[in-house]
Amino acid sequence: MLRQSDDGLVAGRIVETEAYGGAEDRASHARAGLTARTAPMFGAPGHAYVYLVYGMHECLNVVAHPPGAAGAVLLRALEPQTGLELMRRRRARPHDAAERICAGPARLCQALAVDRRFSGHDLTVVDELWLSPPPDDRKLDAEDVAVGRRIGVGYSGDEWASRPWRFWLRGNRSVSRP
DNA sequence: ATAGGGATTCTC
DNA sequence: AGAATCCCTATT
Repeated sequence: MLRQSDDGLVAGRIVETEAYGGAEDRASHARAGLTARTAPMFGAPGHAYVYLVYGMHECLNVVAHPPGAAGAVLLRALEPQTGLELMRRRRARPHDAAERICAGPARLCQALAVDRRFSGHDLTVVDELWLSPPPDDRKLDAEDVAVGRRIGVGYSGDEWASRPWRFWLRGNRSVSRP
């Protein structure tokens, strides 16, 4: 994930994600159907869906779903790679260890200066915010990826809250909750 | 028009 | 453990 702004370039490797589905997924913002806020979740894959949560934190998703469906992948953590100083300056807690700067969906958005203006943004185009394989990209084995229940979605009931739709790199220090 | 509540983070 | 804090969504 890369972010270019007037202040400079920052980038990090995605190390933790969560999947959110369409109308059937009681934990997903798409459960209410297409609304102004969630419209990107029903749109073209590869675009961003950014929302405000708890009245103060932004979270970034990559829209991803089969044809005719809705859904997105929440980016929960990055391992910082480029622009550490700039990331730190943007964070509420500049004191954090480097590997913790983007350890959480809202922290990540702070460090990358991503807000709702990016909702609907095409992440496949190299401009202000885009996706690209990291320089040191290597194939992952299944055993490198840990799987578990999604975080913070207890309101959706056991069936949906317990779906194993959270994925993270096993042992990675930048994961929000290892 | 209004009320309930949240895909979190930070501090105590 | 508790607060911060705004806007979305559903209901009246």
